[in-house]
Amino acid sequence: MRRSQSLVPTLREDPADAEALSHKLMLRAGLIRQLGAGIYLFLPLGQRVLDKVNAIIREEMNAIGGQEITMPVIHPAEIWKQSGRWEGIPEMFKLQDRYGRDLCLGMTHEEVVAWLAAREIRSYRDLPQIWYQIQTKERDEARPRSGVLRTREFLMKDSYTLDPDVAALDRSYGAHDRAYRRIFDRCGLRYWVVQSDTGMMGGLGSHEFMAPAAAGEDEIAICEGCGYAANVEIARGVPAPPAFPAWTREEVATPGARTIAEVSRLLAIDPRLTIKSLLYIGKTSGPVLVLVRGDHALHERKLARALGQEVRPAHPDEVRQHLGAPAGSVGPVGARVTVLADEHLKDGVYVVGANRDGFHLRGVAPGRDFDCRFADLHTVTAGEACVQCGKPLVVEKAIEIGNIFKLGTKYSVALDAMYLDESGREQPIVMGSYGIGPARIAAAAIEQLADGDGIVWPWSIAPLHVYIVCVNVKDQAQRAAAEAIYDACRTHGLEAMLDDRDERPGVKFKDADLLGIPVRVTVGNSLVKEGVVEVRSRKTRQESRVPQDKVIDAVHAIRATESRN
RNA sequence: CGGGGUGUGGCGCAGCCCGGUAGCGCACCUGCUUUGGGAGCAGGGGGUCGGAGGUUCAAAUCCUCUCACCCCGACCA
Repeated sequence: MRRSQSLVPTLREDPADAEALSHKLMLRAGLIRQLGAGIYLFLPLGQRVLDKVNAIIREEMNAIGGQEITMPVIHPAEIWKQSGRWEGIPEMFKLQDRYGRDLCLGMTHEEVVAWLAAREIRSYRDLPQIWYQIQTKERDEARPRSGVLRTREFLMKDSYTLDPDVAALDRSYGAHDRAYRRIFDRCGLRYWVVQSDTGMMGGLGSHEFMAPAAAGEDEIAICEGCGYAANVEIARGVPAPPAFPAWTREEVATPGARTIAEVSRLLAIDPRLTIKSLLYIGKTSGPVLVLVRGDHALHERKLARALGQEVRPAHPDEVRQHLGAPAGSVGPVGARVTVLADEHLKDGVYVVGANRDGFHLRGVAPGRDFDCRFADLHTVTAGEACVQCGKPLVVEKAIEIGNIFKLGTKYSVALDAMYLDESGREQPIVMGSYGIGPARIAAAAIEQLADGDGIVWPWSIAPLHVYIVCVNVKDQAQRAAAEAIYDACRTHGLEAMLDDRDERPGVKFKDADLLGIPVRVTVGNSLVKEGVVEVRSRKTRQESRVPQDKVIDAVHAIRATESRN
């Protein structure tokens, strides 16, 4: 590519509406432009990065027997009605054709896969199968954000496995796990494989691939001792217990104290000696009083999982109606609703709301002073002990770059995707589904590797390998040498950008740093005076001066030390 | 969906409180000089001030409605 003729619109300043580092840099480096909320164009260099990522994905998917196909973006409503997902997904874009027939834009493709399988898979001899595509998904996200990290239209590699039984599904799942690790390793990312919530959609198990980054939307808990890693949606930890005083049960006046902080300050006690009582309304069960330790936060998904239904916080008037006291003074003793407590409240004595405005009860022991069910409900915080080995947990923000999911037979049963087993019996196909977000890989790489001057691409997914700066394009000797190096790169399999613009050197150097292409070759004065050019690593910033005919060797040498493949 | 914020030339912003007919930096065009870390001088082009309505002699500025985008939360199959 010649810079003078390429669409690489770099920006000198941070765009006003970008917050995340990767968002700013992708805009500034001219990789993307925004058309609307969560709708992006990929410009030439951004496209090249996606191409690199997708090539790696294809290689590794093909290596485990994946077969690439392309499924439609427009789906007839019928298959979604059959699976039961036509209603109740607010993210689904729905539309009608000119005859008024209902259609939707594909946000995922389990239905289409099951439809295909229902028609083409008949015998156990046809199994297993791995089908995948790299294709556009459409989701009407409630809140698109952070540039390319959560968008309404995005590229996804989605694959689907078809197996005769759960044991075979486990093998397909394992193959994906290994392929994903190779993919993310090759893309130069630091990541964790974490246990994740299978959600309301059910399923037999799932894992997420999480790349730690400040812009990440998810939080993961990690044990550096034993390798335990889980999304905080399900992560368990053992909080350090406080020293319990020898309290006897009594009512204490706490005028005006509503929050845990106020109550513990008033009573001059450790907040860990209090219990936070929260009234929730279950979709089917009605009111439930939920208890967590005063210093803990309830994780609503954990609550929903424990109850097996969706929940919402009660309104203030509902709190008064069910408990006879305002929020801030409520507690489990004498409450006429179901009580669910965090499992770490089993032992000890606490201060709880008295269900009487301005009063709390001191010395209350869960199980003794009130009945309740125990479950893991609190959000893990950094420093809690690992449930497996006892070492302190670390909590990090992370970008979900991939997920693998054991679906089971939900879709095959719904869409009648059956096969005949060895004994001639009809059985539902056992499915799995697996996703990777190529743009998220690019953003995660930027987040993890960028420095103060811009992007630092790993070799494997860099849009180009070499950035050639011709310091003064009006100097014929420089110009000729730069062109010769540019040609040499091409003949030696190196992808190069020749910055042939008539700009000040500083402009070109700043741009080279911003773009993050692994090697910069500078053709300038030292060529004229000493016959050498400079070859510089973007990552290490180390520079060597080499004769013009040794440039390719020097580039390969840097690549050999910095690249994993 | 709840809360907060922002819309002024391609980009980043000032002007708005206190109404008087739009300005700065960068970018862009022309010329000259300059060429190793975002050059200098001179000249020049480009803006329905997000949109609609209203108040007023007069609206970027005040009022009402509306649209778009960003951030926090909820949601995220």
